[in-house]
Amino acid sequence: MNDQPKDKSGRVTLYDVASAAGVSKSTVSRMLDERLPSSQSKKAERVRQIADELGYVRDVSAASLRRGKTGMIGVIVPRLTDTVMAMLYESLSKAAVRAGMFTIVAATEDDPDAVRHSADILLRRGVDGLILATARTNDVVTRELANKGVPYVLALRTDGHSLASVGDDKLGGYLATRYLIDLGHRRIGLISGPSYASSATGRREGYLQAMQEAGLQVDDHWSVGSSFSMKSGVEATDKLMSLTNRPTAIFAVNDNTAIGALSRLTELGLRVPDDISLVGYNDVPVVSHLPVPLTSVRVPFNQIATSALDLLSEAMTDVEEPVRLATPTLIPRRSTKRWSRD
Amino acid sequence: MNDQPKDKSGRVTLYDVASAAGVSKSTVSRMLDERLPSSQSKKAERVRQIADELGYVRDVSAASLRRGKTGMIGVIVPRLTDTVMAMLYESLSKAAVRAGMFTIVAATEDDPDAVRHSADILLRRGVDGLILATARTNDVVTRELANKGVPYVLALRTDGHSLASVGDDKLGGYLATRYLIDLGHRRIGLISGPSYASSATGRREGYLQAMQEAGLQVDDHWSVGSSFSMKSGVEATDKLMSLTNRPTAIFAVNDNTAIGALSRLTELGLRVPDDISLVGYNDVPVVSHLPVPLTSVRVPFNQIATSALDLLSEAMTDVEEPVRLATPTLIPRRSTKRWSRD
DNA sequence: AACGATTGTGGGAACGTTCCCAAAAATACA
DNA sequence: TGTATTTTTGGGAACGTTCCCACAATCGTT
Repeated sequence: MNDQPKDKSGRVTLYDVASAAGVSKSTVSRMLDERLPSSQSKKAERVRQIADELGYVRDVSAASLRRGKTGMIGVIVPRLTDTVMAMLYESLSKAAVRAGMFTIVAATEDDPDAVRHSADILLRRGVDGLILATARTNDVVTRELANKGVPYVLALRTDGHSLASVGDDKLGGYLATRYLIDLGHRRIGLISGPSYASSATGRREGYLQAMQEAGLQVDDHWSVGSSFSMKSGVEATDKLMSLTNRPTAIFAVNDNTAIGALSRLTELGLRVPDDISLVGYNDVPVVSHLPVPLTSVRVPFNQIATSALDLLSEAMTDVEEPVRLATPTLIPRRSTKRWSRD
Repeated sequence: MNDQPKDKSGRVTLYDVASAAGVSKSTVSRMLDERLPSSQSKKAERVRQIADELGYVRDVSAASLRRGKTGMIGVIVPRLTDTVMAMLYESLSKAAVRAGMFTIVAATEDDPDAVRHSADILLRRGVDGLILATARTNDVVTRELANKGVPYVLALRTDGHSLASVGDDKLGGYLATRYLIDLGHRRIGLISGPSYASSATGRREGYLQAMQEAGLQVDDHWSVGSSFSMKSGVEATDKLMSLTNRPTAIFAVNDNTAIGALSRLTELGLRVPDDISLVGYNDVPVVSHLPVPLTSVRVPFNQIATSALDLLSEAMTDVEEPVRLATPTLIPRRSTKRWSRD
């Protein structure tokens, strides 16, 4: 009945389960295959129970070797110490586990060339596909991946042509700006983030649209570039505050720069929100616990993660549909206040 | 000369390299084995070059299956959105890659029972060993792992009996407290963190030692418990500030609670550092960018990570030596100031 | 009761490595 | 130069699965 039962080391294999259950290894394999609709038959139940009792766990290396896929998905982020990226990765990780997969992550340390290297490391580890949170407009790495036939999806940022799961940054930027306008602000500064990140440029578009829609002129000097770092938030704030016609509110395109801005504003003796209002983006946990809790735009990372995985599995089966948008929401806190002077 | 060359799908295998080089697959395998001291012989060089040209990459599933190990190390953390854990994980990840290994991570969402589950998931994925940053005193999970024969090491926190790579928390606590004492503070409050975490209790010991050494009486009310969260920092601060004999300085056992404290203090109209000094622990990036940059104790995560991996490889080869300590340093910033009143 | 159609089963061949072992080649030594 | 010794080589058998395929068992249907 059973094949060649083994008893070498401690490992419990299919053979052990098979001989204990009095069936063949093939049958056991089939009955434990999580991909097939699990048969409810008596025998199947029994086999599963026996496998359980013996403490059988599938050897993923063997399974992967045979199946030709590992069930692992590689995720590339600029850095995990950026809370935004940590949130995204946690969401991706949970979503993947829910889908019976597993994520592994590599950080590029913000070096755009490191993306290629990270992708390589992950691919060598046998991932079935990649999720990149490092996309830049006109990125070449994505082309290379496509050429190699590697399934991939972008998250949070898009490059304009790849599959991507992102937040509706334009809407978010609009919401933030519109909120400030509704509070009576007319001169609204923008810390606009790096031009290579679609998230930043999208939020900027939203800002511009809101301003325009309200018939407010946008002074070129009100929009100052930055990286995504806190330090650059400090610098951007300095620029904005040295203008002759200072803004009465600042929309920072991410929380890090907003934190830097808050820090610098305080240092300059300006009170937030009395002297100036401030809005961030992403709603990372810390902003609600700052001395002045920041108004921020919350991004549905879980949804973005789920969509990214959906897209990725579509990418692996060729049913592609370009971009998915997730809707952000504004969380008002104490850093914003009605403006009635001027 | 060569074995049975294959040409099925796109994959380049040992056979392909072997036949291209005119040697056997065994020879190629040997010459590409990264564990052996790589032979410098003509033939070896040539084989490596050919492998390179053909774009050969080892199939990790097959290699793992045969070798009986995957080269993967599982890391379990409470959560990655806690920047401290993100820093630790980044360090671990880099150190692992440097050592030719790879880390995969699972988060327990702060649920102590989830550790078992996370360990399970990682072990099913075939990790060779585990690094836990979730240890609690008298933890049972570690016993279970030991019984199962799973090599593991604790990081950042210890449970008293397992191998562990941690910072010298007592020293860190001492440094922080001593610094405040040297600034003239006499009534120093402690936000002491959860009692289950050795990191917290170690820092508390350091605090007590410094106080005692300076001949300062420690009022029981000056030491208030907390979790590691920002919210609990707010609550702890409330308790401290409602005392009749308020402390003039607070040492918070981690940055999160210190951030909560700063927030609450500001809200109460108390100026840091003029009315009260504040010291945090871990020196996460954000604390240097707060409206009042926090004095904090910096922990050498890279060193802790390297030691953890060392210990783990020792654990796998039975040359054990219990605990490694890494030395922290105090980073003075604007949240602390000389106290001359009273 | 006999028939084709459906479903379930087990043997065996992969998957791509590594590792053991016997044999061949290179080296050392007298 | 011949023998003893070391080093290098290639064939073949694992590692634990999955998957193909032929066959057996079950099920309806007439």
